Amino acid sequence: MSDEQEMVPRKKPRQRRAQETVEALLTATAQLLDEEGYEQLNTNQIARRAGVSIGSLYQYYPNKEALVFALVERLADRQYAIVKEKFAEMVELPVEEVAREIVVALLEIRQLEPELNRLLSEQLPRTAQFGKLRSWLERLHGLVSAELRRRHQEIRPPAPEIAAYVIVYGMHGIIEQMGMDKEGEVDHGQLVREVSEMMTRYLSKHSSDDETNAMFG
Amino acid sequence: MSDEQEMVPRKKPRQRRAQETVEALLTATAQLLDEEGYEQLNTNQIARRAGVSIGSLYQYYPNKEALVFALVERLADRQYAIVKEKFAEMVELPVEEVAREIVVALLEIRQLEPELNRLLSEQLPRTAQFGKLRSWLERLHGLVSAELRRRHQEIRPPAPEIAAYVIVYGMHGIIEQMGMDKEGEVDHGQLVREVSEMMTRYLSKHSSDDETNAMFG
Amino acid sequence: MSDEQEMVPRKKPRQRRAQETVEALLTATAQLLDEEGYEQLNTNQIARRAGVSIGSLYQYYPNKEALVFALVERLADRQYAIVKEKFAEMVELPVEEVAREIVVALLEIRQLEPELNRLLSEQLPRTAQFGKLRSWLERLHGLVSAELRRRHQEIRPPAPEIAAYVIVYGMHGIIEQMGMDKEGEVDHGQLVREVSEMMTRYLSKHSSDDETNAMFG
Amino acid sequence: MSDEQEMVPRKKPRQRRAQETVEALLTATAQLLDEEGYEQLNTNQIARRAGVSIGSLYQYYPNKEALVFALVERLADRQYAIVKEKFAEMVELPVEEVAREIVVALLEIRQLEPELNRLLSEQLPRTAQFGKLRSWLERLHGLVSAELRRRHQEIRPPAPEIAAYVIVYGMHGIIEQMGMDKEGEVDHGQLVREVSEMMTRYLSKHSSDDETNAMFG
DNA sequence: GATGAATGAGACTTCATTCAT
DNA sequence: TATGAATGAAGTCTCATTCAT
Repeated sequence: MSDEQEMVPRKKPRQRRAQETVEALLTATAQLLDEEGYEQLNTNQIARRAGVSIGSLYQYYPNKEALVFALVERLADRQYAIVKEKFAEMVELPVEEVAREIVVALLEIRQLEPELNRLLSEQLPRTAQFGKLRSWLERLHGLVSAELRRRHQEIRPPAPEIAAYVIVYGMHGIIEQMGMDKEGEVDHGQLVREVSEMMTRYLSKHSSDDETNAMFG
Repeated sequence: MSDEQEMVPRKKPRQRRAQETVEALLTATAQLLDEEGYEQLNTNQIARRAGVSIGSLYQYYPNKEALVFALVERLADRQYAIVKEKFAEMVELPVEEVAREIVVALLEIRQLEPELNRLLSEQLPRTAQFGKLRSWLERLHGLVSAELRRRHQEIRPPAPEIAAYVIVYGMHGIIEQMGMDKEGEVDHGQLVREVSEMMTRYLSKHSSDDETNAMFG
Repeated sequence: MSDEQEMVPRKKPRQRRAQETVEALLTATAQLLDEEGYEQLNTNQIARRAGVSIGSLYQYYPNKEALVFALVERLADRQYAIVKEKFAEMVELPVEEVAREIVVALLEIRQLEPELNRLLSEQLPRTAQFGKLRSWLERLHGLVSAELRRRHQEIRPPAPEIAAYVIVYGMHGIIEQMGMDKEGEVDHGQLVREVSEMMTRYLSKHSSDDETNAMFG
Repeated sequence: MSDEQEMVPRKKPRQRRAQETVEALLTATAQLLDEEGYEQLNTNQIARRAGVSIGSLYQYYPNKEALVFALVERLADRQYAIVKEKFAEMVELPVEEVAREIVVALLEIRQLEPELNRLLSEQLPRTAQFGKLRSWLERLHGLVSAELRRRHQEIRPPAPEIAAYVIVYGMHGIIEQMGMDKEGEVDHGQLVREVSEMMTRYLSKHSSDDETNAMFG
């Protein structure tokens, strides 16, 4: 259908004015994605909203997917940069706090651009063409795997990739749902505490296994 | 944008022949949703694939959303019926096994129609119009809440709704990702064990909290 | 497009039940013509409204024009029958009263079924296929011509056909407009008096011509 | 059913090329309205006849009603402009001649574009959506009312609005019928004389009322 | 470069009509 | 005879994209 090639912007804007045009187009795309949904999105409308001629739009983006793709890519890159930095800061922390920190970090990141995040996760199909949206999770999964491997002596789970998988996608499921909830429907404070608790317990060497429990029985 | 009204089937098929037509249409819709994606889906194609005239399609469904909606609704209802039954069977089990059972049950349910599940979660926007897809999770949340409340003396988490939220949407995030993974990419056996472990630990009264740990320190 | 042949009902309803079906169809046609307009009218809808299956509709009428045509024909025939009778009663009246009587008669006839009249004159194209609607005016023109010829010695206009033309179509223009006016927009009582006045003066041998006036000058 | 909004042209043609496109579309609309009738009229055909793509048609008009509406509006505006000018010229004339002048003026105006006039009055429903077709008559009614009020001392009818109503709609009924008559069916010369006579007599202070006649009896 | 008029494939949808039951 | 499911031609309309100016 649409090759990766076709998602690539046509040319880099070099002049100031061109840069503004591109910004206007992406802003308009985000707005209309919100107002109309991905399916209703159309290039003529985007150009009009951006105050740009349709011809100019096609100077920079070969089709509407490319516009949305650019939006996704930018967000994923911004968020990954932040999470990477946070991880660097966690190096020294004890494992229990790492669990809490990951929870808090992911929530914070989501909150930096909650609307755009909501938008993209609500509206876009999770197909190959928007893989970047998933792939930032994959990169995150890599990061968490590495961190857990580095700390394998401090934690219980034997396989860091599996543990990271459970943590990253589990948390992502919860955070996505939180993003879709109506305001005040659930108590975010409590939720964050419980999610932290879950992650901490999951990583902890101390166990709730039947066998282990037997030890304390 | 799209009223609930517009999602409602136009008329119930009364005669045998009509019932067959409707089945053919839904089957074709599922197939094409898979092959083409939601956006490319179109009513002409659905009718052709179903071996039915375009006019007949419109006798029963006012637009393509309604067809997809019917697919979603049916799946959600089937899955909820199963999960409800499973819950009835869990009444007598100890809480540790309940955690495992929930994990296993959700995975099994997903595996009953893995393709349709993958399809719908990949292709459909998570907008109000397909709320049923989310709402089966909401109904599940209700079920788990009730079960946790009933067992509140056996478990650690103080707020059953919050605990159910964390469990249901956390698991859902993991299962969705599993559904999207390429075959063999991750070891499902290990994953199931780890997820069970996570849930069991989360519910268990025995703790890995700092304070509690301190008790054993 | 549609030959006269195609406007003819397919078969005469013989049994009581069939007669009721036909009535229901025509009633539904009139209602929907009012609610939707001629262009939006459709046979499936008519059948549904009439509480009759679409198959039955086609038993009696070959297409939707035929239904509307039947409506027009019935109205035209009913109205012509009345006007003819009125004319018979006018035979003895003096010409001034004849003018008034014609005015009053036409208004009364229109008032017998004002809604259906309004409907048909608003909604239908004045094309050959609905000629009956015009042709009842033509028949009326014939009637008035004859009456004026019979009385040519009592009246001023030299050519009865021309005079009848002016009277019939002039009055018709006024009455149609009255039918379209919103209630209370114009004073019908005054209007009727003035129209009568106009017709009486038009027919009267006494003149307002300059020359004639000069006679009284 | 159909909002006024939906009748409004979508965008004004700015470039020369666009102006030509719009002209071609309206010309084609008029031709096909004549050849096919309003009901059979369709946008594909209009575009093809205009030598323009269907997409271009929809750039300027949202649907076929809007095209026809534009035709109506233009004609109504052209005709009203003429009639207004004629009225300005009548200011000085004696009332008898005014009657004649109005008759002649309306006939002349109708004769400027007899085909388009016939077309529109034959084919279009007299519904709100084409109110302009009626509303030019309403504007004319206003004009005649004003003129009669200005001359109330010279004329017999006591209420200028009523008198104008009778004159305008009466004449319109006659003229419409004349427009539908086959060539040579009636003698237009005679008809014009008689209509003038009718209007002159109607407005004249000299009367044919019974009472008045009695004065001369 | 920028503009926006034009294009036309193709989607959506209706509805008159038939015909098997 | 009545029913109503099915048909599909044909109309409406959109929108990604091109290209002359």
